[in-house]
Amino acid sequence: MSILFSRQCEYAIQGVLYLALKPEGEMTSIKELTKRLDIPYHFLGKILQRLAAKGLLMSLKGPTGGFALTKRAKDITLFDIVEAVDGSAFTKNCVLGFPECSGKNPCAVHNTWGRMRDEIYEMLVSKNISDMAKEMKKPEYRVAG
Amino acid sequence: MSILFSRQCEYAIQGVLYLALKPEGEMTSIKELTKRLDIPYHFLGKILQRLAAKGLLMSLKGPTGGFALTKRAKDITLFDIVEAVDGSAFTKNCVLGFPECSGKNPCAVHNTWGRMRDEIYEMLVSKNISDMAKEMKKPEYRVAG
DNA sequence: TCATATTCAGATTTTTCTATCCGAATTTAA
DNA sequence: TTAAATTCGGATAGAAAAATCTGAATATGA
Ligand code: SF4
Ligand code: SF4
Repeated sequence: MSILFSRQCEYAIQGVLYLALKPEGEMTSIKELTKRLDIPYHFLGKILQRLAAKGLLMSLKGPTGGFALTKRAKDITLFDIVEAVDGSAFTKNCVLGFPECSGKNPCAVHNTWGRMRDEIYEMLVSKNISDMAKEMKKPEYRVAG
Repeated sequence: MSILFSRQCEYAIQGVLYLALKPEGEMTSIKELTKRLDIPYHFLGKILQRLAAKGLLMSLKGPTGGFALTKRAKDITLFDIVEAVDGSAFTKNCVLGFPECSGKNPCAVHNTWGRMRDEIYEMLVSKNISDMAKEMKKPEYRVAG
């Protein structure tokens, strides 16, 4: 069970973080990404294609081709990625899964969870990819070297 | 996409909350539960059976049979249910899905998420089923009357 | 005793998510 | 011009989760 984000979304985050380490404009191939991050090749391909279709990434075919960010890493937040892949339903849905509860007469977890959800959202929009990526240069993140 | 808890776990919570409204020792059938809560009949059956096997519920066959809590609602926390159904992996796994990160050199979200995860855990163990169930008597929770 | 209402156990189906496969289109560089 | 390396698009396969089906076991009460 993956928490908070789908597997696909986790891969997307990991991939974009890796791209953010590259000099602006440089293309990175799926091959390189999957080798470094230990993500299934074709699956990551699909994921990045979708991110490209949504405008978050650009892509180029052919040798020397690959993917790159369309904006500066400073201007991309975690939330941008999460929203593009998993959507933002978590900001609205009841955490207990009740389908028709408005929260007008809030139950015992409503406000508590509401605060946490806001904090999570705040975390996602306040963390930019550039800052996070810098932390990733450490060797322990290089899974499967 | 359900947040935090699997669908099955959400159903379990909803079911147990409903049981907590009943007088101690009274049996409630799957039929009644699913009618009130709008949960698939056979699916909830399976879920409650598993909770019974784990000792959280007791069950009785035959007419007048059904399910009931084994402990007083005051003594059951949300975490008891969540752990029985989804496990407690969320207290340990990396929120970004990195498989081999120890957090020795924490990335930008590690500590922030760590705090939130602790808060979530704290919420789950501090909320008892009795208190929560009282809130559920309100009509808006009665989905599909 | 017998019809009925329930849980129980296991198999099966359906749906959703994850992952793979294949061939076409594009780009590069020799 | 041609071979090679890549992304692209769509189909497909596999795995996991959600939901259903079936028949057996058990308990109730008439
Ligand atoms: S009040 Fe409780 S049940 Fe209703 S939406 Fe909020 S958390 Fe969910
Ligand atoms: S430091 Fe970052 S990548 Fe590592 S476990 Fe913590 S949140 Fe995950």
